[in-house]
Amino acid sequence: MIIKKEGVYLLLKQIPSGKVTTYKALANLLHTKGYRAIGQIVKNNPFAPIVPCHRVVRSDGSLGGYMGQISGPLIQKKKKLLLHEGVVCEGNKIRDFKKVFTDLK
DNA sequence: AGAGCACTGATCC
DNA sequence: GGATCAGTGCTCT
Repeated sequence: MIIKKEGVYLLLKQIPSGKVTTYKALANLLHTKGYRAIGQIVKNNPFAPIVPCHRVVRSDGSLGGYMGQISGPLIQKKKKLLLHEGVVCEGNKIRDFKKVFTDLK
């Protein structure tokens, strides 16, 4: 199965403020199991400022990574961004994950 | 061409 | 219940 990376960006741009999605959801929408590939696509996204890559998290509620760092100051910034948008985080995970989660369907 | 990765589900302990 | 294995597809070296 081939992931259409443009589809990933398209989906990401459709995430409303205050909502997040997961790699799994994206993979499901793209009909693929290459979850990690989506991580790579998002990480190396050529639309860094345009695509809200901080709204993509792991299916277990953890933040995943941000701009090449799976942990570090960038992650803290990601948390702050999400919090500013209404997504409450606790530690490296999202608190009301189900509430802020959207699969864009 | 080969290795790595912002993942996930299934096994193994 | 946590740790590890296997499958997956794109990007970088």
